[in-house]
Order: sequence, then structure tokens, then C-alpha cells
Amino acid sequence: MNDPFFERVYRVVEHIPFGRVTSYGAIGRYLGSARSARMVGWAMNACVKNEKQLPAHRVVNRNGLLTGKAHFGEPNAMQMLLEAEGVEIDDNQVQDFKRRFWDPIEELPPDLY
DNA sequence: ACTCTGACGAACC
DNA sequence: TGGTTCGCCAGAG
Repeated sequence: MNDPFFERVYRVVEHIPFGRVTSYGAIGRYLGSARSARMVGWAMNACVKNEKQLPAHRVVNRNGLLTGKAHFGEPNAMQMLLEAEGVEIDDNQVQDFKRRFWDPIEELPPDLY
């Protein structure tokens, strides 16, 4: 908990299982900052800059919308990555989002690291 | 030092 | 149903 906010975000993102997705808000809640979803997104933006090898494409907004696709270079890069994992995407929307959703609060230890 | 801007989300009109 | 406001807080100008 003494680490920078980004570091904690990165750690959670690293644990997102293959073929699953989560939301910025869910990560924020897990980190104890329920209202800092924006910071989570901001941290992801920074991760690209830091060349972190994170499955950032598995993080979408609460509606399952690929709001961060613009930051993956090619317009469809994010969608391609997800579809490569078996996640169906239609019009920037994760299909069957409910089933694909991975909540760190439920799947991860309450006090990871 | 100050203002503006977000890969968000929830609360309000 | 849908637009606007606000909280969050780290960078950029």
C-alpha cells in the first residue's frame, strides 16, 4: 500500500486472466479508491509510455466498451487482441460482458501485496 | 501557483 | 432516456 497508485494498478492488471476483462472502476474499488477510476485509466496511459507489458486491452469501462482503443496505435488493435483471446467484440462493445467480467475484489486476495 | 484535461463512474437534473 | 456536474488527482502548458 506504500507503492505509487500506478504500481498497484499495474499489479492488478497483471492478474487479469486470459480471455477475461475488468473495468477501471473495479480496479479502483479494489485499491480502495472507488472514485478514482479516472486515475486508473490515466495509469494505463502511463503504462504504454513506460512500455509495460500489461494486458491493458483487458481493461474496459463499466459498460464493456473499448474506450481505450484509441491508445493502441491501430484503431482495431485492442479489439484484435481481445478477439484473439476468444472475447467477442461488436461495435467496440464486449459481448456477453457479464460473463467475461473479472472482478479483482472477488477473484483476488483482499490485501494483495 | 493556477487552470485545464482526461483509457471513468456515479449522482443529479 | 439522456445530458450535465462533480469527485478523483497526476501531468501538461
